[in-house]
Amino acid sequence: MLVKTKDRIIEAAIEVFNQDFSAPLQKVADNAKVTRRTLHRYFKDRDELVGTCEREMERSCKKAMIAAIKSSDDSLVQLESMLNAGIDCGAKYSFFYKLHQREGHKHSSNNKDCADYDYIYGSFKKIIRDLQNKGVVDAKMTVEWIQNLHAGIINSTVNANEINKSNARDIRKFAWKSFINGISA
Amino acid sequence: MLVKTKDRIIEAAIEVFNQDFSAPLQKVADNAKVTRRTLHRYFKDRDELVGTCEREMERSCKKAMIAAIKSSDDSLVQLESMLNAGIDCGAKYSFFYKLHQREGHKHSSNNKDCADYDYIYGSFKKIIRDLQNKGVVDAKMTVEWIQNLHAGIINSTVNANEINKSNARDIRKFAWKSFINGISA
DNA sequence: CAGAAATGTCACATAATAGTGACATTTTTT
DNA sequence: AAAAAATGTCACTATTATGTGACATTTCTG
Repeated sequence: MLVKTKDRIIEAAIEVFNQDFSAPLQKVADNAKVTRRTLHRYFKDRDELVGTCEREMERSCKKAMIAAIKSSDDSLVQLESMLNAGIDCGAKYSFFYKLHQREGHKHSSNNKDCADYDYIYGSFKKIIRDLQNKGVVDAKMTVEWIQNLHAGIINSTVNANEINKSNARDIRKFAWKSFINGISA
Repeated sequence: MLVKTKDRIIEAAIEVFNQDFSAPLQKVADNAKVTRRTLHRYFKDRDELVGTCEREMERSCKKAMIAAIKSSDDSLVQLESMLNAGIDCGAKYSFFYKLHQREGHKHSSNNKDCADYDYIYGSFKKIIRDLQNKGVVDAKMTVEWIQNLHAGIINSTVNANEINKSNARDIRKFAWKSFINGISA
């Protein structure tokens, strides 16, 4: 058992649901190389699976992002680390971001998960503001746009990697260059 | 009848399917402000609706992109127009691009639609190469990455507009600035 | 306003997906 | 190798989504 079945199902589900949220569970099962019956042994129903995926994304993206934030005191380094963290999380991050942007998602800081999200994007805001004050980042751009671009570039990178895995390192360099130049003053 | 029902359904379907490809038709109907019964009067079944959406995206994105390409002889102007065209097409463009990237999609130039797609991205390549030769665009970046970034930024812009419709003009300016600076030499 | 066209309402049939129980088979652990 | 745990197979029910017919209601059109 190289990877625990339950975890494999969660990974598969995140991948599938990221592409097609209402996809049948059979697709998830296929993707995880288990039968639908086994899937249901680990997850009572669809809601439980989706919920677990959400928590896993929260946990893992939050962890990666917080590590990135704490990796340095230099906001520029922090920003690059946050981009890389998003890329490393791959589909997880895309889905994570999508979920928190979703119309139906009632965002409240009471919710523990949303509080984490708020912490991360609070830090992001602070970093951007700092870089704007230092004249590194264009002060005319809104933090909202930059945040959106950040997620968009992560998404582009994940897509690019899915298509062409060979030069993942180059793509990562391009991503950072495009991002930082794209928002520079 | 400000907008023809059939067109409204198509627009609604593109919006919904772009977000959630396997979403129930009820969602599309709701989004189009019609009943499911009416939807089925215009479209025999789901496949016919999806097919119509695809053709509509091809038609409309192709039209907008080709107009953008022909809008000028200056490659920089062409590139900006192509970005704007993508933004104007909104969800249509996101879905259009996604479909042509999809794993299952067997891309062949024999297919009329794919030929159009090839024409557009052939032109895109030419524009980028030209700008690289002129020293405007970073020659070390691959056209594939730039194309990917182009689609990603359009997507970010469409998302940003969905959340905050007020300052669409600003967002558009940000998008172009981020894109061109992001790939500049 | 009268007729026509479009849409809505409701009931229904069919198909796809979701979820579960019972038992066989495989894999892991001791 | 035996016991235990995990997974698969298959059959079945329940739920949800799809598609259609019949008829009422609304909206357009001359």
